[in-house]
Formats: sequence, C-alpha cells, structure tokens
Amino acid sequence: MVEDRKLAVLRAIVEDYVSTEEPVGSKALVERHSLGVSPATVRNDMAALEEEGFITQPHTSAGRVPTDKGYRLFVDRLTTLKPMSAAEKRAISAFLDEAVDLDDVVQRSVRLLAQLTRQVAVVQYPTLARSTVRHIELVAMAPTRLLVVLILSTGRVEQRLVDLHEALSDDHLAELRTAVNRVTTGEPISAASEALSHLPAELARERRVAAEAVTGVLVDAISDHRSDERVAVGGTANLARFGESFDGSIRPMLEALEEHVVLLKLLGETTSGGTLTVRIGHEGPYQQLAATSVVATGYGPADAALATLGVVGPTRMDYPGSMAAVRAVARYVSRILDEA
Amino acid sequence: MVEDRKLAVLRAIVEDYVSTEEPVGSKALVERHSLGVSPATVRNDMAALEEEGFITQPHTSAGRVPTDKGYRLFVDRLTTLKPMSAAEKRAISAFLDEAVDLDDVVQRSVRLLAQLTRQVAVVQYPTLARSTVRHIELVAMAPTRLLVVLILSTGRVEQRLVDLHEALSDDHLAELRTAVNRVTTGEPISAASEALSHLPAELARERRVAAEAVTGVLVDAISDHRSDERVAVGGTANLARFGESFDGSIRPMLEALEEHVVLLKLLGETTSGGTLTVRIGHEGPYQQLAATSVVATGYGPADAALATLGVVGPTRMDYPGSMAAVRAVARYVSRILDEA
DNA sequence: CTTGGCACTCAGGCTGCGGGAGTGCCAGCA
DNA sequence: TGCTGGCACTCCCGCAGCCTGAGTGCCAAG
Repeated sequence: MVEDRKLAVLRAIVEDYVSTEEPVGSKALVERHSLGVSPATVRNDMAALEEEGFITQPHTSAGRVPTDKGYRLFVDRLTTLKPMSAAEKRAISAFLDEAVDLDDVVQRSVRLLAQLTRQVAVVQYPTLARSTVRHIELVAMAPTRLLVVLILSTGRVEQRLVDLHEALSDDHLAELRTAVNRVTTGEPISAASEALSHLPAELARERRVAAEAVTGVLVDAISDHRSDERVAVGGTANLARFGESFDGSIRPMLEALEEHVVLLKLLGETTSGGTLTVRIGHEGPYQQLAATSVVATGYGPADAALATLGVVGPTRMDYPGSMAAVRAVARYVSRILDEA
Repeated sequence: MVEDRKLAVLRAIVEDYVSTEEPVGSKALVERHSLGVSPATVRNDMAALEEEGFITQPHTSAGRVPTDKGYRLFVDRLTTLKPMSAAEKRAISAFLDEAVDLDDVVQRSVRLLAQLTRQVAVVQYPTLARSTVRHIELVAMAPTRLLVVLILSTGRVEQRLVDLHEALSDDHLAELRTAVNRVTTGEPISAASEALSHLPAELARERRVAAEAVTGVLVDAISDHRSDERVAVGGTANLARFGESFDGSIRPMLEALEEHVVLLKLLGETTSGGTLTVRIGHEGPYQQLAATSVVATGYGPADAALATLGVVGPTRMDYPGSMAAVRAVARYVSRILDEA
C-alpha cells in the first residue's frame, strides 16, 4: 500500500521532471497529480525514495530529480507504453509505403522516428550477415572491363568494376555468370562467399584467371562489412531543444552521431522479436554519454532481426512515448521489408 | 599608401578576430602584427573603416569586429589561399584513392573536408542531369518479376522491381534487354528517357505490355530527381566548437543540415571550372543563417560540373584555409571520378 | 599624417542582499 | 502505525550597485 504510493510518487516525479525540466517539489506534485495525500506525506515518501537511490536533490532546498536508477525503475515497472493512435498508424504506414527502395525505406524511417519522438533517431542499415544472395550480374563494359553487380535479399545492391587481363568472350561471360549464380543464388552470404572461393578451381584452366578476378571481387564485396556499419541519423536539430540537458555540452553527443561505430555500440546488440532495449545514462558503454539514454529494438523478420533502430536522447526523455514510437516504426519497417 | 595600410589593418582585424573570437582593439593589433605605426594611428584607420562599413563595434569601448562587408573585402582582395602542403596532398590523394565506389568517394570526401577545415562539410552527390547511361540490366527474379538495374556513367546505380502481368520468356527478355540498351547506352539521361518512352511502340504487339512496364519504371527512375537532392554531411561535431559564434543558437544550423533542399540552396548554383563561391552571412538566401558563411565549388570534369561540395561555418571562419581545402578536395574528387 | 596624452564610456566580474521555494522534523491525530 | 499541519532552516537565484580595465575619440604637438 505504502509501497504503491511511493511508486506513484516516483512516477509523478519522473513525469513532471521530464515535462518541466525542473526539479519537482512536494507541493507542486500534489497539485498536479491527484495523489490524495498532503505534501508532508509526499515528503516522507520522497525521503525514502532518496534513501533508496531513486531520486536525488541537486542541492538542499531544491526539488527532487530522478536518478538513473529511478528512471530504470520507471521504465521497468511503471511504464505502460500507450499504443499509437489510429491516425498515427495510418500516417506511419502511408509514409513508409511510399518508399521506392531500401535506401529510401531507411531514410524515411529515420525521419519518421525523429518526428514522432522529437529526438535524434538512428536506423542501422540491414546487415549483410543475415541476407541471402538474390542474383549476381556480370556486365561487360568494355572488352577487358566487367561490372559486377551483387543483389542481396534485403534489397541491397553492391557493384564493383573489375579489370581483366585479357578479353572475355560473350560465351565465356555467360558461362561464368551462370556458374556464379548457380553456386550462390539463395545462399546466405557466408555460404556464398565460401562457394565462390572454390569456384575457380572447378573451371577449365583458361577461364580460371577471369573467374578468379570476378570471384575475388565478389568475396571482397560480400565480406566487406563497411555496410554493416552504415547507419542513418535524423532529427539532429532536436538536440538544440535540449540545450543543457546533457550536462553542459552537446558536443559528445554530436561526436557520437558522427562516429557510426560508436552509434552502433550505443544501439547495442541487435535484439530480435519485439524486445525493446532501454539504456539509461551510465548503463551505456560511454562515460562521455552518461547523460544520454537510448531506446532501441531490432527490426526485420520476427525470428531474425536484420538490424537495429532507435532513438537517442537525454536521460530525461519521454520513455513511454519513445518506446511506443520505436516499437511501432520497427514493426512497420519489418513489414515493408518483408513485402519487398 | 594610406589605403594600403587601412587594408592591412582590416586584414589584421579579420585574422585576429577569427583566431581569438574576441573584438580586437588597436593596442593588441600593433602588438601582434608588425604594422610599424602606433595604436593611435590604427585607431584613426579603424574609425575610417568603420565609417565605410567594414568593421563595427559590438558596443562603445569595445574592440572592433568585421562586418559581412568586411569579410567580403577580405575574401575578395586580401586573401591568398595558401596551397596545401605536399604531405597534405599526399594524404588527401591516398585517402580518396581507397574508395571502392561512388558512395564511398562521397563519404570519404565529406570526412576529409570536415577534418581539413574543422568545419561542417557538405558534399552533393553527382547529379543525374549530366550523366549518361552506361548500361541497363534486366534480371528475372521470378517468372513475372523483373529486377531492373540502371547504371549511370557517374557510377550511380538505381534498381527497381517490376511485376509483369504475364511471364516473359528468356528470349523475349534478352530481346528487350538488347533493345533498351541499344537506344540508351551512352546517351545522356534526358535523351535516354525520351528514347525509352518511344521504344514500346516499335515492338511487336505481344511484347509491348512488358516493354511498357519496364520502360515506364526506367523513365521513372531516371526522372526521379530524388538523387539530385542527396547530400552527405560531415563534421557536425565541429559545430560544438563554435558554441556562440552563431548568435545564440546552433539550432537553425542544425535544422539546415537536416533539410537537404535547404543545404543545396545554401551551396548555391553549381559552378564549373575551379571557381570558388563564397557566401558571407546575409548574402545567403536564409535570414535564419545570417551568421553563417559558405565556401563551395563545383566538382567533376572541368567543363561540366556534376555537383557541388563545400563547407559551412560561422561568418567568422578561416576563409583562406577553407577555400584552399575546398578547392583541393574538389580537384582530387574530380580526378577520381574521371578515372572510374 | 603620425603620435602621445587624456578624459570618457561601458561590459563584465564581484559583492551583498532579500525573496521564495523547498526541505526536515516534530507533535498531534485517526 | 501512518498521515498531517506547523515551523524553523537552508540555500539558489535574481537584482542592484560598485569598480576595474580595455578600449575609444579627440586634440594639440611634432
């Protein structure tokens, strides 16, 4: 009973602090939330909550502010993430449906997420690791020059130019094309890579050199994890709104947003299934970003997430809203990718 | 003679102000620059410069600060942009040479430019408008589903899925592939688009439906100027360094960086040939960004620039350095694109 | 045209002083 | 045992005033 009220008080503190950005006092609390008790009672509860480390005072005679531990409790036990309204759902769905290709899907998602949450949004491009090869195309650009196009199941397209030592006839080219597609189509990229590297040995000697050049570049493109590190970022302008929420400077934040590797680490392990990950302040891997929280989730087919998307903001952020938005966007994106 | 000294004073003011970010007074000036005259003399010159509108005082009894007009004069007449050092050149060249594809070139350029200038760098992706069609590939993904891949001379690759109403035999597919390539290869995209839209009419009736679907999607992809609006942005973290250089808030700046259309307008008309464009403060199209300057130039083949790249920063920026860096990067990027 | 001298101005840092929001504690009451 | 009103206490914050120092404009002399 008393415990329940203490939690209600904590919830009220978090909500008020998030919306006003100012330490919240006992009097203001009872006025704005109908707790049914007097300020004095609330003060007692607050003292207890402070004792337990959920809230703190910036200085004597100031109101209380949630600690990271307080936010954690709030997120774990006090949050019911309100579902998106029907109108919002329609808007999301309509906006994402207009996307013409993978790039566009990612761009749109990041914009959408930034707008919905009014925070900085981050969307990782679908990882290569889980995709399968859809098709490989070889195009002769010049007698000794080939364009190699690699198309993956996620819609990602990689292309490379290959210079050959000697000209390749159309027939040999067709043969090679058939061969590489035969061993790779439908395969996950790891298997494809494996198969490709064995391929030249199976061919007649005179084609082997050309084949090696082509498979070499393909293996290279496949194992090039550059694209695993790609992320799209949006809503940076929202940082300005927070001004001093990040104790002092938004600099570390801006730096993190530039370093995609850092961002990915922030987003954390990609979780599959609808699991939302919430990292609050110091829980994250970077000292510099102790005033920063992350709400993220994986997206892609239910059983095997392709990548992660989420929002990054000050610890004093609207968790229920952000969580709902992140989950909703992840769902819609997953669906879109599934259809394509 | 006197005029010359006045200009020297202006230059000194700009240089000092840029490096210290503080209004510069007559005494400090003669100490740091060997002007060979006394502070009193400098004061007279300053009064004249202020009269003419090149400098201003934030308030009485403060030092002087250059006005936009002052920067303009500095850039137009007082700047000798020092060439990059040999080491810098090598570094630039080496870094850009590692790029594997167009995307990578752009990404690397933007990073490089941001590092060299310690400002926010912006690189526009090569426009479609001036590119020619290199190849079109049609790949059957399923009996009634085609993947259409459009490869342009700049290295850009667009891909679209097309659903057909009825299955297309391999022969017909090959025929169609030959046909679309015949009328488009090597053509600039405007001509290619034109040619494609006439193509179906030339074909036998039973192939026309499929052809229309394919050419339709191609024309669509070609005339889709989405990609003309694409830009890469880097070095945002440098904004933090400037803190209050943008009178008050970096917000408008952050917003501009998100809106690619705005950014492109900021960069301005793409100029061909080595011409550097410098926009200072209010000269730009946006009221909001009156404290912002842009140094930009076109890149691509000497006669026909493909797109623009540059840096964006506070009006109090290092113009000679930025200009040199922008020019150098533009040159190297042009060369790389030429080779590819 | 330059220079040293001089009086003047004013932003910014420092100090001191309430006001007010908020707290902790305590005694009384249900 | 838990809630409540009262009360003394703390201390941030905003405001007013002071003062210093950098910087200026003007002037008369070289």
